[in-house]
Amino acid sequence: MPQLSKYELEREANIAKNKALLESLGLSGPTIERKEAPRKKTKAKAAPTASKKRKADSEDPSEGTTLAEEDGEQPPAKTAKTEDAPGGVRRSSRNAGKSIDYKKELKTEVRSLSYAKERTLKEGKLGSEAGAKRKHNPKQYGSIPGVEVGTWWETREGCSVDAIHAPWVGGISGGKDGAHSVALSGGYDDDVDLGYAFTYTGSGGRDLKGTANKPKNLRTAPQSSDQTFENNFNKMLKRSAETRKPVRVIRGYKLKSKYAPSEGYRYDGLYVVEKAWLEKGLNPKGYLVCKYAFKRLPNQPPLTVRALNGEGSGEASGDKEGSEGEEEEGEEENENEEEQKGEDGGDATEAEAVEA
DNA sequence: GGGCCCGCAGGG
DNA sequence: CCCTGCGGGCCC
Repeated sequence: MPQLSKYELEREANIAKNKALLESLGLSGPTIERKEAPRKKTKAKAAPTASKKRKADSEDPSEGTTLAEEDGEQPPAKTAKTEDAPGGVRRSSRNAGKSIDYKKELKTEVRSLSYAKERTLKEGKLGSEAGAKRKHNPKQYGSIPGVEVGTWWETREGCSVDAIHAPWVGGISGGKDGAHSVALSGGYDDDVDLGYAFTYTGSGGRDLKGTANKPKNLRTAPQSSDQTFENNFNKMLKRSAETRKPVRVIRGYKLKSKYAPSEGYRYDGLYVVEKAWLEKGLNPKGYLVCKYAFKRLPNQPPLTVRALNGEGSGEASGDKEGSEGEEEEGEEENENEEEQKGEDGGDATEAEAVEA
């Protein structure tokens, strides 16, 4: 049997502990879910790489239409932004002096974008695109008017535009009475995601020095000290546990969970922080991290379950069964969708029946 | 795939 | 103005 590295062993242990804690809190009920539309065979592995908008100088007026035709899918009304996005020039300087095959680039972009949009339209609403203007204040508790649970964006910037989660990078956003929103994006390997409940790790304790002679040029770095609840973000989440204000949650493609979208980011509705505690984190030195247990509020549209064809994340190689981890797709045909007890117009749930 | 650099929105 | 932070692009 392939040995588990020390890191893996610790990870398994941490996950087991966190899971047990969720259970002890009574957060182990059944999750109402629906399946993510299966990916089209082959085609674009296209993670969120679709966001490259380097059409700085070579404007191609045909893009908009190409997009619509590509897969015979009608783009949603609200997506026709892009055109003159004020930020469209971003990075243009970086591209200057470089030879780029725009034709090829454009084609790639159109492909992945259209695929993402097509899929999204069958699963949930498509959010605003990057570069658009924000219409609502992200600094408020609860849902954002007009943004349904299940809404999907290519990038974090999109989530920010729709006021679901303001920071482009940070995972936690909030105020005095607790967090407004959090992003689950796999930043910490020992977090547990059961869909209706999950554990989350706070921030801080990472020197952003990162590399070489460019100190602080990285946006994330390995844990290098204990996290504490003195950290403002961590404090906010702890406060959430007291006020029990609802927290908006988005799941990102990097999250290792069956509830993570295969691409981009998805708004999964409101959760409440049930508990906040400190524990030894998953890092070489065993630095402490702030942990939180979240529970999903009832009467919301069902969560979407990832339908990954192949591309199992390595490990799953036999043995070590008893350990949890992320359940790597067990079911095949179980479709327990349409069970939402929420009444507010049973929309957001006519997925399935796609087939490539 | 990993390394590095980048800009940006939030909060102090 | 300073700093941070579960991104993202681009290079190798």
